[in-house]
Amino acid sequence: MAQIKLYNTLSRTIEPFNSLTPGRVGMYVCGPTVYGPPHLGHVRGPIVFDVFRRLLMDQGFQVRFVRNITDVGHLVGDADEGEDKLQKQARLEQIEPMEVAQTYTDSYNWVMDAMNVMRPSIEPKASGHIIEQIEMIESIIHAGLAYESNGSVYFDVTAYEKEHNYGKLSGRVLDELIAGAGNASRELEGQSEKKSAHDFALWKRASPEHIMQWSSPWGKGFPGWHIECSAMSAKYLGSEFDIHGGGMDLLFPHHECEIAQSTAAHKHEPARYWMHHNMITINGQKMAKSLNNGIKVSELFEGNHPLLTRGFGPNTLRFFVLQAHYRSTLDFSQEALEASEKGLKRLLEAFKKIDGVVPESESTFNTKEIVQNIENALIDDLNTPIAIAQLFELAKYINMASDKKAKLTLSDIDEIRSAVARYFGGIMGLNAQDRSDDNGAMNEVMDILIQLRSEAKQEKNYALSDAIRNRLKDKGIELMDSKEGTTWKIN
RNA sequence: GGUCGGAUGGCCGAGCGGCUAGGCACAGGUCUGCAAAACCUCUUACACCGGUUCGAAUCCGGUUCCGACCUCCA
Repeated sequence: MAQIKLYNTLSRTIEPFNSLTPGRVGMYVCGPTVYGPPHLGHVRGPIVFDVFRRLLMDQGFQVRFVRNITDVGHLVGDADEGEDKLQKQARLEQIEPMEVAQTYTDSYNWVMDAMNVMRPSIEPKASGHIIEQIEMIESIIHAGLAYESNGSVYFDVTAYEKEHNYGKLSGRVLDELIAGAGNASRELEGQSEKKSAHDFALWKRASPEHIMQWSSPWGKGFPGWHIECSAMSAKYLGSEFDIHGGGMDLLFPHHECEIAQSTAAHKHEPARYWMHHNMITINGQKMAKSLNNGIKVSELFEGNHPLLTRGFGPNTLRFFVLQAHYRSTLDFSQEALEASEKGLKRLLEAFKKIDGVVPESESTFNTKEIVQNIENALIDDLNTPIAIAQLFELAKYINMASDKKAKLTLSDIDEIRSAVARYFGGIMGLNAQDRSDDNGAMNEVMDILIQLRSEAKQEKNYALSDAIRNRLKDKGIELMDSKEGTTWKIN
């Protein structure tokens, strides 16, 4: 077992990773708030943490991987006021909030499956852990670090700050938080209930029309956003566990609040390592629902978006994500996706040729060194781009040997074959026999057929044009004419 | 306004004191009936200005841009 190194946001340095219990790792990752279809931004974290999980497993750890589903507590709009996100969506769609949650949990998991992201060991829902959250709030109150106000409960940041450091994860200083706020809106409604503007809600009193509400010692209400992760991680991983992951945008306030809550309730911090991945950007800006620049995953798969002329498959998307280091921003564009797709194809083509390589008595290359480089890169703070570069090196060896321009011994061939299985397929979770990403070729084929048919139509050869349409329809592909041209879909 | 981070060749992206990744694109070549694929070549790009050093894309100081967070976000 090699020594894994990991950047810990808490220390802002790369540290050797050692688990609390030898051979076992507990990992908690913040999952989605299920009030809308998954977009590209939802995709990076799960892939990154999936690869890290697989790395840990590869290194012999037994991993309990918990990723939550937030189906209550996330509010629309500013600060602690506003409508629950799920409730709002339910109102818009005229269905039950839990129906909204179920719909988007399903679509999220469908995307995860498509991208070959392993399902979590446990996938707890916030709404299923109201009791645990209430209990945790009670212990925070008991510790004197939270107070009730008008049926709501708030975390007392000022009191907490006396013995602890609120801001240790995000590097924030409380005084600056108060002074800062270039946004005046946080001084608006609901603030009067709080002792201090930066106190955050643990429990919110529900107004009568609020559908999602539960009984509590403080009356009818619902939990605040941050408390769910603290309560659920403690329940399934213990009050102290190894790794907590999430996006950098959750660093503050979400993760900072988690540390404060857990420390208040358990007298020690929850996680030893905090792992944060960076954002996917588009034209240099974060992709976010609120910025209205998001691309839905389904739009990416289908190519159904103004920025895309065609679709890209899940294996390509996964490869695209892994070609950048997880702590760097990754800029999205069709051009970048195309580059990834072609690179991936090159790798796949080469790997297919392994079995055809005739072994020689000596090798031109130092295969062992390259393979070792892959592992070294992965255990060094999950440097997937370096690992992929080394895979390309291996692909080159295969191609050259296949062309009789270089030699590989039998043991080197075996070495490459097992490296592909272990690193490319196993840890990075990429599909080596990929058939799903043929959309590009399919699109081109369809373009040709559509073109031929349109020529036939212009020559008034309707027998031929109809034959094309009908025979495609028999195969489940439907052509649709409009004045903008002909589009197609697979039924 | 505060805090933190970033600026790398046409594009995407590693590297973070000397050995100058990788992919894609472009161009030339080998191979080939023609293509395609594959292979080879495409011989140093690191925002700007100073400094430290035998040596800096990498360290320090300054400048200019850009971004994230400070409000829900993956």
